[in-house]
Amino acid sequence: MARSSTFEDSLIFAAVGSSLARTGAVTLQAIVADTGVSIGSLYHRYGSRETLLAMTWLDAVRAFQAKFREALESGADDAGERAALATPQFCRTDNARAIVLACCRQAEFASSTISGELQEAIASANDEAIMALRRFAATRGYSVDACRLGLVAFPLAAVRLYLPDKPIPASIDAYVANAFRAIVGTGERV
Amino acid sequence: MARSSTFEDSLIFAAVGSSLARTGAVTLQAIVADTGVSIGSLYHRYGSRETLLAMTWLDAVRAFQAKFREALESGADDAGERAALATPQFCRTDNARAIVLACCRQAEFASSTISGELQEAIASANDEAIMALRRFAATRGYSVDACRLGLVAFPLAAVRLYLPDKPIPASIDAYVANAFRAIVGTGERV
DNA sequence: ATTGTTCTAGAATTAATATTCTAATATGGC
DNA sequence: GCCATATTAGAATATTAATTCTAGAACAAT
Repeated sequence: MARSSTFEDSLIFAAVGSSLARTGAVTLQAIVADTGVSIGSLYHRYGSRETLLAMTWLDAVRAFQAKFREALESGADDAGERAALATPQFCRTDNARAIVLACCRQAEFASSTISGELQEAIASANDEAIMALRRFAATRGYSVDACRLGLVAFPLAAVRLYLPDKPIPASIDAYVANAFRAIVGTGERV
Repeated sequence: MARSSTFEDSLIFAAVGSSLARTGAVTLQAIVADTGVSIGSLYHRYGSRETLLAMTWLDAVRAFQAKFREALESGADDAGERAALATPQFCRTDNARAIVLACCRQAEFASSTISGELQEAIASANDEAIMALRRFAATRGYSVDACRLGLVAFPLAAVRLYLPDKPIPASIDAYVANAFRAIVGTGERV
């Protein structure tokens, strides 16, 4: 029927992360230079820069939250610790996506001019993670705020010391896990 | 001998923070609109946007580090806890400056095109804080990495949940202090 | 009051980047 | 091989924001 496309979304998403890591900002010119995909093709596929960034964000956030929720909802005794460690582990196994999540504000990537559909997809990804967090906190009798800090904010802060260009040292993991335990108040240490 | 100026640096620095809080970016147009100071005056005083941003950063970082080091070097038993709490306290007492420090990457504010003098001032402010941290860690037998996390990264992550627009709840403080204690209690002793 | 100097003002310019547009180009089914 | 259609290409344009420039205004010393 028609010509098939010559590039994958993932190529573009990776270039977004790489541009972000290098310069702290994303320009379409940089993506064109990085990937060899022409500016016309980018607009054909994504319609706007905003949409491209939002899709990149959604892709990254879904990948991360899958891991995060898997740990959180595993039912294991150490589900909390595992969820806290999902962040450094994600950085190690999926660096490009981690850079997108860690090195920019969501607001830059999910502006209000994108399609309602995309806005909803992002909002619902966030909502689902929040709900999972709440359920976890409720089951264990932890404070939701404490869980937000211990499971999300602190692990993210820890990896941000190294991203975008340095590897995340293994030593971080014990710190993150201990901080989580201290915050939710169980007090035990590894 | 000559005309005196009609505005203070602090007015401009505050507008930078406010523009940052509102839109996540700083444009000179926004500062002009916010303050009523003309674009010509801004260039007369600061020479370039980069220099203005770097001066804003330096102003904020000095104000914060004064508090931080005061706590860290107090010699008190709980000097670490107090240094960790310097971050949420600074947000409460000096919100505009806290927003500058918390809501943007240093790289955006201290680019390489600013004057050597300014570059050095920023570098030396950072160095002094790092040195203070190292001294503290060495005296107490804590790991430097653990201190970086517990005294800087985690407190910052905690307040970032609320900045730029929400007040920092008092409950944060206990979390931050506990996380610090948990982290230095587990790190390898130097 | 005059004068030299610094400061203010904002229009004009430049620079950087996003977006649009038209013309090719490739693909797969017929 | 030809056609219909989706895709690519990148030059041209529009947009946004930074920077420069020239004129005028305020101040302080004399």
